Amino acid sequence: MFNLLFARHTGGRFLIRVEDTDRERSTASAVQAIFKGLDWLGIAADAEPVFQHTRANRHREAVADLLALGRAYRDFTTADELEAERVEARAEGRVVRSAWRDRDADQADGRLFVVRFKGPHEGETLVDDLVKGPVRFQNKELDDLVLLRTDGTPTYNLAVVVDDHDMGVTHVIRGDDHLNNAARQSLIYQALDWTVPRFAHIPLIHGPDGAKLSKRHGAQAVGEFAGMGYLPEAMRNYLARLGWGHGDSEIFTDEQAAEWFDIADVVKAPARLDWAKLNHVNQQYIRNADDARLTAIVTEVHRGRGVALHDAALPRLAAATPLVKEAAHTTLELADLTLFVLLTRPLTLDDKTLKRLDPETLGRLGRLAATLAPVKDWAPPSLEAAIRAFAEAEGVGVGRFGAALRGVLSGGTPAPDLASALTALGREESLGRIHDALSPAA
RNA sequence: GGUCCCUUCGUCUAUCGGUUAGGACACCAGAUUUUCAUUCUGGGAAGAGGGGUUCGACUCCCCUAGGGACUGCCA
Repeated sequence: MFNLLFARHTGGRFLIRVEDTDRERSTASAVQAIFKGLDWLGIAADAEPVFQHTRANRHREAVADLLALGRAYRDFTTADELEAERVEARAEGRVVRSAWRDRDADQADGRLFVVRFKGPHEGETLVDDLVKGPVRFQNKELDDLVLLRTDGTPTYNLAVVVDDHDMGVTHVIRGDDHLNNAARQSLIYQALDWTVPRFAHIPLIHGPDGAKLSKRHGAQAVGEFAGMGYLPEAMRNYLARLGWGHGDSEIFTDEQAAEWFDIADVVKAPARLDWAKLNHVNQQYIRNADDARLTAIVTEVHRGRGVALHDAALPRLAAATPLVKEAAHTTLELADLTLFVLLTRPLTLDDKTLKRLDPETLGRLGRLAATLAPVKDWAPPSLEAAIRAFAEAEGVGVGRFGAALRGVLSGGTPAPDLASALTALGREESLGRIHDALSPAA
């Protein structure tokens, strides 16, 4: 239904055009979804959709020209006749031919007709593709495609040619499922004596299993990546590496990609989407992302999940995010890793933690709390040192009470290392949670 | 059936006639470690098959196999 064309302007900018010959307006919402997805990706700033049906008059003008040139003809073939011809053509291993191609159109007598392009039967058509290289088609293998339907509306293959010509499109870059159409479209350009644009047919992206990426629209899927916890810049980087490479470069900026990119370097074979690698790339970007931005994203995720966000907890969220972000592959995971700071006292402890809280450990945690309370600089380095010193003073390893302390602080939800967890929670909340465990409310 | 496209580690890719075929993700092993994760070190892993061309082919040509697209009054 849609075809996204990326055409390079002389100014070096891209014009993104959504084609739609469908007369139903319901498609508008789908177009919206596409642009929303592109906007999220950050690549559709000055794009504008063009609806083909609004240009139907211009398309019909072009057909009138072709008719006058003798490069198109009226075809009165009925549906039954067409079907019979299809069966016969397939059996004979040839292309469908219309009986009206060389007949005099005046025999019309009011019957319905379509207008077909009159393609040459001799010679070959060369599509010098920027990605696939020179591809030759024997003209006799190309059937006469319909230009205008019985109701007078233009078809896709006519509309793209006319619109692209009128808009001065120089490069047509699209999925390689259109490679066959390129030959037919080239013929139309030539018949109208228009300049044929450069074509570049890039391979489609397949799913992890090698099959095509589901029926959903690509852009709609792009929107879903946001909800799955991926950063747009990470998506851009990962997507750029699918079907294209620049030496050993894996992580690079938009500027570098723009500088390095050459359509000639695009790989010919379809690539599969690999979630594991996407996660890795996303992790790298999360790691380097601005903390305030990540905190805002994580806050939204929690809110979306219905997690209670108390005013007192928000600063803790901001403190926790930078401390755990290196371990997160997605912002969803980042939310999981920060959940512990949002829990409200007294925490409901998990069974594992409960089991660890024997009298000995309880006593030790009490002494630890007393040790930590006066720590001056409530930050990872000094807290780390304090915990170590405490373990040494107790004559045991951190392992003897570490797991229990974590459980008491997080209630069993994922939490970072002890010093980071304490830092994120803050002095008051940390000590409070420990004391809650020491003297559980009845 | 016909036309066209594609084929390097499991995956994404580098190589553009001469390399021990490189990197990344994943995987395995080890180290670190208070959980998970992170981090560090090491390891296994590829030119679909067969013919050519050439002093020499992953690179060029042909064939076969496999995968895909098109074959609509869909786009």
